[in-house]
Order: sequence, then C-alpha cells, then structure tokens
Amino acid sequence: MSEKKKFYITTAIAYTSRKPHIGNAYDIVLADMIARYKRQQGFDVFFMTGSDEHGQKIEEYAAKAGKTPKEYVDGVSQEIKNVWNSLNTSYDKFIRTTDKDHEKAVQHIFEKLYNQGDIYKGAYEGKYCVPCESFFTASQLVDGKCPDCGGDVIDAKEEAYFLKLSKYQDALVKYYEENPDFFKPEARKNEMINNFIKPGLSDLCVSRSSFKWGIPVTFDKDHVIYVWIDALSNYITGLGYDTEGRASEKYKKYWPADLHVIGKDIVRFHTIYWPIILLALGEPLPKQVLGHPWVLVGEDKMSKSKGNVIYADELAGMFGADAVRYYLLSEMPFTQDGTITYESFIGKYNTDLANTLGNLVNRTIAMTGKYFGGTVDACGRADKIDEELKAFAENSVKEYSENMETYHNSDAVSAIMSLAKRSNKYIDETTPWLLAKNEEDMDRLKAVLYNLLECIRILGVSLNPIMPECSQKIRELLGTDEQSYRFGAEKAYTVGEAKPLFARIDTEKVLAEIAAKGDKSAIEAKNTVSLNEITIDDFAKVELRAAKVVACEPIPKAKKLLKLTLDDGTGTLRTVASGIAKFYTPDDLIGKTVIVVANLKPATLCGVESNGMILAADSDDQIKVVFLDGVEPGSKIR
RNA sequence: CGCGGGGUGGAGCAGUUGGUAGCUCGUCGGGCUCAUAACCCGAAGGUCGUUGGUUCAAAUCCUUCCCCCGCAACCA
Repeated sequence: MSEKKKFYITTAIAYTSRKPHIGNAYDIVLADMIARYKRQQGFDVFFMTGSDEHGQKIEEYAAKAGKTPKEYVDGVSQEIKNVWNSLNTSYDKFIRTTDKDHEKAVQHIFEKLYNQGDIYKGAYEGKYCVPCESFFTASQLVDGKCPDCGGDVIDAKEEAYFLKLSKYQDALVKYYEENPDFFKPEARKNEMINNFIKPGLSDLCVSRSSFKWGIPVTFDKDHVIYVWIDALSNYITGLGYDTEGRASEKYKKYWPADLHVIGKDIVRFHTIYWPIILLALGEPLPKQVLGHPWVLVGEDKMSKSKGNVIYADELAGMFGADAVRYYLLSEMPFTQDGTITYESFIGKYNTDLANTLGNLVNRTIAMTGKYFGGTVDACGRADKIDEELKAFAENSVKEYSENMETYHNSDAVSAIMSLAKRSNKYIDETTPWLLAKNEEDMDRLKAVLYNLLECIRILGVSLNPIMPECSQKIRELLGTDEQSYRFGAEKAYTVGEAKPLFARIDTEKVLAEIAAKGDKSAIEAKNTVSLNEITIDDFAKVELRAAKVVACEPIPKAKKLLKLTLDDGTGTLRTVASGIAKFYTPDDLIGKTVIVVANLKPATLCGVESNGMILAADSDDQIKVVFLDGVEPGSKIR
C-alpha cells in the first residue's frame, strides 16, 4: 500500500502581449507529454501552466488597442487558453498573475523579503553612468569610472528595491554541485556559471516606478513589483504558498517542483534568480529545470512582419491536435533549435502518421475482420520469426522508456515508431494474404494477426503521452484497455471496423490553400499601424539633415556597430555610431550621402560618443541604409 | 582572445570509455497486393569544416584556421 509518488511539473507562464505562436506552444506540448507519461507511470501529477500579465509592454499594447490593461490581458489570456486547449493539453491549473490570490501572495513574499533585509530600498548612489543609463556596483567601476565608457559616474536620485543576490550566491553554487541534474541539458550550466556566477552576481532590481501595471508594493505606493518576483512566484502561489507557514495541503504535497519546463532564453531566471528567491524564503528548490530549444520557421525566427508566423491552433484545426503534437515532439532536438514549415509538417504527417502508423493499423484491422470476423486470440501456431518481432517490440519499448525518462522526446518517438515499421515488415515476411488461401494455414494466420495486434496495442499505449487521441482511437479499435507495455499481455482481441486513423493529405492542394491564406495575412501585417498618431508639430521636433560620410570604421569590441564620420554642412564633423556592421562595410558607405537625425541626444556606445543616428529601413533580417543622391550636405529634410 | 553550442552522403539528424560511418526523408531499380497510389527489399551517394599532431588505429583525443548560431555587451 505505498502512496503514489508526486510529480509537480510547470511550464513557463506565457506573456499576454499577443497570441502565442507554435514556438510558444512547444513549451506546453513538451510539458504535457511529460505529464501524461508520468501519470501513466503511476505518479500523482500536478501540472500547472498560466499567463504572465503585468508589465510596461502590456500597458503599451493595451493603450494601442484602446483597452484597459485588464481588458487586454483578459482577452489574450483567454486566447492562450484556447490555443493550449486546442492542443489537448492536460494541465491541472491555469494560473494568471492577475489572480487576486496570486497578487496577494506576491505582496506577502515581497514584504517578507523586505522585512528580513533581503530586499532593500536602493538608490543609484554614486554609481550611475548617465550616458550608459547603467547602474554599477563599486566593484565594477574601473578607476572610479564607468567600466563601459570610462566616463564619470554620478549619484542618481532614482530609487528602487533590490534583492540581495550576492548573499545567496554560495548557497546556490553549492546546490548546483549537489544536484548535478538540476540543469537539462547540462550544457546550459556552464553558460550560467561562466557568464553570471563567476563575475559575481550583482543585486537584482525588483521594482519599477516607471509604469503602473503591476502588483503594487504594499508599503510604497510609487513602486510596482517587477517581473521576477511576480512571475516566478507563480510556481508556488499557484499551489497555495503562504509566507506565514500556513501553506495549503496542496503546497505541502507538491512543492518543490520536480520539473520546470521553459525555453532556453529564460534559463537564467529559473536557475539563478528563482532559486535565490526560494533560498531567501527558506523554501526547497526545484529539482530540475529543462531549457528546451526554439522552434524556427525554416531558417528564421517567427515574426509578424515577415508573415511567417504559424499558430498552433490553426495547425490543429487543419490537421488535428495529435498531428501538431507529433510533429513538435518528433522533430524537435534536445538541445538545438528545430524547424517547422508546412512542407515538412505535411511530409511528416503523410509518411509517419498516415503511411507507417495509420496504414499499419488499418490493414491489420481489415485483415482481422476479413479472415476471422474480427476475433483472434493468442493460441495460433507460432513461428521462429515471431520471436524476432517480440524481441524488437521489447527493445523498442525499452529505448522509448529510457528516452522518455530523460526527456529526449524525439528519440523516444522514433524508438516507438520503429516498431510500426518493423510490424509492416513483419506483414511482408509472413504474407497473411497467402496464408489465408489454405485452410491448414489459418492457425498460423491467427498467430500473425494476434502478434500484429499486440504490437499495435503497445504502440497505442506508448503513444499516449504524444498523441492522446490517436492512442484512444487505437484502444477503441482493438477493443482493449490493457495498459501493459509487455508483449503478450492481452490474450484475445475482438476488433472494430477498419477506418483510417490519419487521412492522407493532398500536399499540393493544401499548400496552395495555405499560400493563398498566408499572402493575405502578410499583407494585413504590413498594413498594421503600430504607433500612436502624432501631430505635425511632433514631427517638427525631429531635425533631419543630409550628411556625407567622409570616414567610416568598425568599432573594436562591437559586433554590430560602425563608427561614421559625417559632414553635415555645419563645418564641424559629426560622429555617429550605427548598428549596421552586419550589412555594410566601411567602403560601402564612404562618399555616400545619408540622412541623419541631427538633434538627437548624444549617447556613448562602446566608448564611442554618437551624435545622432542615420536612417535605415529595418526588416527583421535586413537593414538598408537610406542613401541620397546629389544632395548638398546640410540640406534639411522634411 | 567575453561565454557557450554547432559544422557528418541532396535535406534533417545519431554517433562521449578512439577499432569496419548509421537513421529518417529524397533519388534510382526491384518485389508484393491485406491496406490510406499505402507496404517490403536492394542500390547509388560522405576524404565525418580546415591544418598539423598523438596512436597499430580518430568523426571520436590535442593543435591551427575558417564558417554558422545562441547568450552577454553597446543595435541612438
């Protein structure tokens, strides 16, 4: 009578700035696969996901949409839920950071940390570099000057609350050492240690006074709690954490998390800031953080302006939730980014799901119906070749399980799908249609079909975490609820009527339809006005002038910057830094005439003072500088 | 020299105690007909980014250089 072991798994909570795309969806699909697998293994699973709804960006998006922030996040949050649901994800709780109990708990956490001295009110005293807009600790200063630009640092007045990270640094490193499995994949560990731990952690700013849409600091009305404590805490507030030790039963049961599933871009927050917050609270740390790679569309990141965004719910609407899940889980590597295109999606669907798996099930069920009226049992005449199939099945399950345990989803999928391939081969080896011709071979034929049905049953059981609907359909077709992975566990079958699990897709036809739709949305995206309307007076504040590039050189240490020396007609040369080094060499620019924003406040970049900026068209992966022909330097542009 | 990851047949990937280079898709040829024009078999195709080295033996260890990608830093 042993109690079920618990397994608490979470996804990153999705930011409610806009509808999530297929890349965001990978996060929850992966977590859902693990959750379902763990349930199947007998764990008492609690699976939480949610949405992150505060911050300046939300404030801006809402304003643009003419809504209040709350109205805005209500809408997007619902959209997120819809997308998650369209993928058949089995989360137990969807937390929103605007939930009242979450907000309250976060305020208590903030207070507690403040009261015990881990959060303090700081001012950027004597350590603020104005041009760099950066805050530095005394140890970071070089000869008392800004380490970036070498300029003077001053006392700044802006105040904010800080979390003492340095205090817990040693404890954190110790935790890493004692828990070598904390990072998944392990390579992410070095990245964190080398980049952030080794140089020494500087205290983290955990409040903002520059915007309002956040959880207010209870004892200081000018400040709202910044994203770290707000968003990360969802993992415990969602369970019912309480700072006074009156935590819910659920919290006591499930915390610490067994696994945080997140994108690789936020590994840092989950492996440094989050553990430190917990250390400060005196709570146990999560056991493992899985930082998965990204889903790219072809070579590119998804972006609206490119019109290449793929949405999970649209895909699921066209091809079914299982197909989307299957694609992501079979195609995404463990550490490297994976890609998705409609072509590859449909290709994978047709070969793996329709041909290999679907057709195997279909032909086997059809034969069972045709030759035996749908009923066979394990008592047919065995043959040597059956042992091979059985061994193969057992080995597939073993490989599948090993990979599932370590979250190597794509390897797990291919391990189990190889059983479908092997089964198809077995049909050719045994030629059931020939056996059916001789009365004395019917006994052998029965064994063949039984063996195939066992393989299909095992496939169905194993595919449950990956394709729950398909798994269910297989179970129904076979008329069995047997959940064992063991070959031979089910003794007899009475199958249903053969019908395709996955209908083949007419690739060309569907691609043409998608292309037609895609063009339309790309056009819509391009026509979208994203900034607020301004008056001509606003525009008049910007002074644009033609300027000739007289010299140009790369800036050492800077990958993206070029230093341009411009003749803007004033008689004094002007220096401008521009982030175009990836697209232009100095020779491309010298002698050309460009447009410069002449009255922009100077800034220092990588030690170079930049007086203004030059105009260029920016289209995600391309930057084109605007050149003028035959215009006198100094000419005004309006 | 900021940190880290990667460069393997047309495409996408496996290949960490060094020992004949594998898988999926694609291509070409063949077989079969139970099945969703599905399934099965065979073949072609790689000097495993580059240079040098260690070794009886290197994709696998060390070294030179080149290229790509993340993170960080400054895309004014």
